[in-house]
Amino acid sequence: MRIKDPNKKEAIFRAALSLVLEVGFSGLKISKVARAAKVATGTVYVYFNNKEELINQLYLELKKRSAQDYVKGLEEGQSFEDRFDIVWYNYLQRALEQPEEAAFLEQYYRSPYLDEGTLEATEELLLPIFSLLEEGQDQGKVKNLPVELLVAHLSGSLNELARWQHSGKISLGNTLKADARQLAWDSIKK
Amino acid sequence: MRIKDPNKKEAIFRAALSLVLEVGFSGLKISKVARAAKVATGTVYVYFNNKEELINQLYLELKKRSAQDYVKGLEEGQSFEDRFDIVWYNYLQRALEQPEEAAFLEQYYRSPYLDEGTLEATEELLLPIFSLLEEGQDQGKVKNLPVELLVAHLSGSLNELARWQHSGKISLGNTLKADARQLAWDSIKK
Amino acid sequence: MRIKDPNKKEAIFRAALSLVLEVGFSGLKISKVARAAKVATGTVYVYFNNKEELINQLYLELKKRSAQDYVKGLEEGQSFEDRFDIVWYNYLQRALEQPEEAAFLEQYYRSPYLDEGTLEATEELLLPIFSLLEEGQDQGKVKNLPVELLVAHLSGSLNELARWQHSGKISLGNTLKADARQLAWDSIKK
Amino acid sequence: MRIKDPNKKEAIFRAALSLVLEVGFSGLKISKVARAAKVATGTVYVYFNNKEELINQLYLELKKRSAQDYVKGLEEGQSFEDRFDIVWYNYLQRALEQPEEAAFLEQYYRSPYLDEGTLEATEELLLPIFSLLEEGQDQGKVKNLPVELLVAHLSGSLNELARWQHSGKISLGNTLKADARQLAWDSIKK
DNA sequence: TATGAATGAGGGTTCATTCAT
DNA sequence: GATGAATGAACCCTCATTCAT
Repeated sequence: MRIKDPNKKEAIFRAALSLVLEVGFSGLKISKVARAAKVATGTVYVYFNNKEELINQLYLELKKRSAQDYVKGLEEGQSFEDRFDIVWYNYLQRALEQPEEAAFLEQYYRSPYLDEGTLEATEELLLPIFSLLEEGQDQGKVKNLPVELLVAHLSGSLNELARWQHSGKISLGNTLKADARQLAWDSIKK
Repeated sequence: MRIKDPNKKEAIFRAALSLVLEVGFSGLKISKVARAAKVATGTVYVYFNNKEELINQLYLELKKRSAQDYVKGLEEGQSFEDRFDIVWYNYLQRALEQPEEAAFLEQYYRSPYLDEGTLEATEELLLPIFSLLEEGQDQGKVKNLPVELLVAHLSGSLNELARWQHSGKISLGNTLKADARQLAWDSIKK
Repeated sequence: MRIKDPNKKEAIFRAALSLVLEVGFSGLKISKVARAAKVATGTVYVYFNNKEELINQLYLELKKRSAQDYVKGLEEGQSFEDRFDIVWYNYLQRALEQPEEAAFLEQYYRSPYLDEGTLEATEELLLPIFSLLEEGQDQGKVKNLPVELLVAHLSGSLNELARWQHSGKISLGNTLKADARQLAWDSIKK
Repeated sequence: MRIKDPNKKEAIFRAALSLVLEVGFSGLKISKVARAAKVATGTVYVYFNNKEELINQLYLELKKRSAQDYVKGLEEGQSFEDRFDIVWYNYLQRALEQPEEAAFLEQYYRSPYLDEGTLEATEELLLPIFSLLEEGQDQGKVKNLPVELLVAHLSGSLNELARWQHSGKISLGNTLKADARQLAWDSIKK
C-alpha cells in the first residue's frame, strides 16, 4: 500500500488558497483546486472526505500558522513596548504577505462551511496576544478596557490597512508602517 | 394592466441581503431570494436582468444609503470634534444595526460579481469623510498623515467592532462605545 | 365590447412568419411575436388560445393562400401544356417570394405542434394539381405513374430550387427558370 | 481509471437523431437525449461542451456518412448511366432508411445552431456527385445546364419522395423506385 | 379588448462526489 | 494511492401562460 503524500495535501492547500483570492469562495471548485494542485479530481478525496473538510482543515492550518507568526521573535526580557511592536509588525507583515489568507478567512466566516467546532479550536490561538495586552495593562501602560475591545480595534485596523494596500488605495512603505504603528499605539496607550 | 411594484424591488433587495448574512454569498440562490421576497422566481428577472445585476445594484444601493447615514446630523457651525463624533457614531450605528450590509459588502469585494465600474461609482460617496479628516488636519487637530491611512484605520476598527459585537465576543453598551470612540480619537489626534 | 381587430391577427401571423425565417421554429417566442406585431404579449392570447393554435392556424392560412396562388391564371380552354406551365411557374414564384413560408412549413411538419386534423384539412387543397396531372395522363401527355409520385417529384424539385436560390447557391434568372421548367416537363412527359 | 467510451458518443448521437425525428428539433432536450442514450445528463457534457457542439458534430458526422454512402459501389470502368444509377439508388436508399437524418438536417439548416464554419466543412462532400454529372455532360449524355441546378432538382425530388414514403402518402416498391429513377433520368438526359 | 407584470414549470449547464480501472 | 469518466442534484434563467388593471 502506498502512503499518503504530505506534499500533495500541502499542494491542495496552496491551490485552494490561491484560488480563493483569484475567484472568490463561490468560485472555488474542487476540480479547479485539483488542476491547480496538479492532481486528479479524485485525488483530492483521498486527502479530504469532502469540500467542507478541506475548507475547515485549511482554516485550521492557516490559523495555526498565523498564530505562530504573530509571536515570532518574542523573547524573554523584552519590554512591553518592544513586544507590542514585534507582534504588531508580525501581524501586519503576514497580512501583507498573505493576501490569500485574508481573502479566505473573510469568506470562511460568512460561508455555510463555517463549523462551530473548528472555530472554537482556534480561539486559544490568540491567547498570547490577549496576554500581551493584559501584561501592558498590568504595567499601567495600556488603557484598562476589555482586551477584546482592544484586539478588535487593533486587528480590524491592521486587516483593513492590508486590504487597502492590496487594492492599491494606499502604499505602505516603512515610514507609513511606522506611522500606522504610532496610530495603534496612541490609541491603546494609557 | 399591473405596473411594476417598487416595493417588490425593495423586497428582493431585503431578501438578498438577509440571505447573505444567513447563508453567505455562495449560498445566495435566486430561487431562495425569490421565496424570501415572496415572489416567484421569474419575478426577480422582471426587476433584474440576472444575478450579477441584482448584486451590483444592491451594492450600489447599500453604498448610497450608508453614505447618507454617515453624514446624518452634520450641520454648519459644529466644531470638528463634534462632527467627528457624529460621523464616528453614525458609522458604528449603521454597522451594528445592519450586519447584513457588512456581510454583503465583504463578500461582494471578493466575489466574481464585483464590477469595476460599479466600484468606481461609489468612490465619491466617501468624500465627505475624507474632507472631514482634512478639515481636522487643517485645524491642527489631526495627525498629518495620508487621510487614506486614517480612514482605513478608523473604518477597519469600526467594522471589526461591529463584527465582534455581532458574533457575541463583545457587548457594546454606551460606555464601551464611548471607550471605543476614545480609542479612535486618541489614535488620530495630533 | 370592442371587437377583435382582423388587422391584429394578420399582424401576428406576419410577425410569426418572419420570425421563423429569422430565428427558426425553436426561436419562435410568443413575446417576440408580440413585439414584432407591435402588440402586447397578452394580446396574442386574445386572438389565439395558445401557441399551438397560433401555429396551426398559421399553417392553415399559408396552405390556403398558396393553394389559391397555384391556380392563379388558370382558365377554361387552355391546353394542358399551358396549364402545367402556369401552375409550375406559380409554384416556383411563390416559393421564391415567400421563403418564410417554406421555412415555416418545413419546421411545422417536424414539430410537436403538428396536428393530424389540421394536416388533413389541407390535403384537398392540392386536389387541383392532382387533377391537372390526371388530365395530362388522360390526354396521353403524362406518364401513367401514380400522381402522388409525380407531385412529390415535381414539388420536391421546386422547393429545393427555391432553397438553393435563397441560400445563394444558384441564381434563377428567366433563362434558368425556363431550363428548370424543361427539366420538370421532360421528366413527366410520356 | 475509466477511459472515454467511444460507444457512448455514438449512443448519444443515435439518441439525438432519433429524438429529432420523434419530437422535432425544438423538442430536443439534453436530458431526453441522455436518457435515450442511457447515460446521465452530465455525461453528455463529458463528450460535448454544450448542446450546440453536439448538434454541429452530429451534423458533420451525418454528412460524412451519407457522402460515403452515396458513392458506395462506384467502380472504375462503369458507364456513366450505371454510375448515375448507383448514386441515385444509394441516395434514395439512405433517405429511405434514415428518415431521422433528413428530419435532423432540415431542422438544422433552419436552426440557430447552424454554424457557417461547420457548413463550409461539408460543402466538398458533394463534389463527387457534381463531378459525376459533369462527366455525363462531357460525354454528351446530360443537359448542359449548371450542375447546381441539376443537383438541386434531383436531390429535391429524391428527398421529397422519401418524405412522402415516410408519411405513408406513397409506397415505393421496386417498380415505383425504377419509375422514379426513370423520371430523374428523363429530366436530365440530353 | 389591450396591456405587461407576475408566475412557475422546465431546460441547459455545473460541479461535488463516486467508482471502475 | 491515483486517475478522470460518470453521475445526478441543483442552480440560473427562459418563456408560455395567466391575471390584475
